[in-house]
Amino acid sequence: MAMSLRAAYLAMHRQTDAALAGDGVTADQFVVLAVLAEEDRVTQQALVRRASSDPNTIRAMLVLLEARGLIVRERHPTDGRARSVVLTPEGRRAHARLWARTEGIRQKLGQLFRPDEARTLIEFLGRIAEDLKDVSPEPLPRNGPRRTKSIKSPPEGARA
Amino acid sequence: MAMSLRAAYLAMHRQTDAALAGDGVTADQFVVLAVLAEEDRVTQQALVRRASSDPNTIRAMLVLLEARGLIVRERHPTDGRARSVVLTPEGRRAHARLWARTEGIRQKLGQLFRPDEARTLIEFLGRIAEDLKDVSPEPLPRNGPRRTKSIKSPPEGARA
DNA sequence: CGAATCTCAGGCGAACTGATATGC
DNA sequence: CGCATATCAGTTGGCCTGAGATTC
Repeated sequence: MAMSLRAAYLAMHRQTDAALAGDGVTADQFVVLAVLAEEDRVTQQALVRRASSDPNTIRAMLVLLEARGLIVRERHPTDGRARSVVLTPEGRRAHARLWARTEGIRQKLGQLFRPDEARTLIEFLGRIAEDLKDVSPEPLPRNGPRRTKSIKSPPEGARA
Repeated sequence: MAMSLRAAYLAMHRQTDAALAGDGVTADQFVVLAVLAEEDRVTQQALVRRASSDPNTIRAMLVLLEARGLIVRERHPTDGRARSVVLTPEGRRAHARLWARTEGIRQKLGQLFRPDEARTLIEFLGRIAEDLKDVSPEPLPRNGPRRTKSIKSPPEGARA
């Protein structure tokens, strides 16, 4: 199952990257733009959740997108800590263009499933995402305070 | 659907990375080891297909794994162009250890679905992977030669 | 010859860790 | 104070493009 999920996701991701390559935008950046296009004005933390990413990665992508003038990051009106991210007019146009470019992929996906099948698939995927959401659990607790100690292995610098 | 697939895959990938972090092995490297563990002696190209990756990435990972003594790359007996990749005894032990570490994840996934649901999910994911396998097609515009003109963006060096 | 397999050089975005500043 | 949000510095592995060597 894990391998099937991997194959399906990577295939989709590559198709999307290929479709967007001409505009110099990656599939992951497109995800951010898509979230902004339908939410309009969200905090970076909200983007982290919606895009299944993390704060550092989101920030890096936003810096890139802001440098291109597709988004702006304003200070949040009521929470001084937060940033309010919003699409610029150009960013909105870019999203529309990119959305059109990926139309073929969405169409292909749509033709692969009947409406009820699509709902089932989404529901199944939702179960997985929901159940594996938190990374902390770890099957080794139950006998003392949190001790995520490393076993042995390399310099520990090994990326996650 | 695309976002659901993304969320599910990334959640699983992170869980796996976290579970294997202690051994300094990434989830993607584990995929390679897993393929080798059940195939034993395959060409790099076969690994590319089985791991849903590409030649350059597979090579880079194999170089890392070989430096750790987990695998060896021998010349293919009959095809001088190919390389025959095989697990070392230590690599096999490492795989067994890593497999045990990810047992919790597989168990979680297993409990989320009934047997028939699991089969359905795998079948659905298979459709997607199969249909989006080839990156070339491109939903060409039906009115003129391909003009993948970049909107403006970066030096075209933009990664795929 | 063309095609396939792999190697190598270069580059880049995504993601992680860890530390820090600021505001709730 | 602790907690949350975001920033910054540094590192890594994964993936890509493009070129080249070798062999079928």
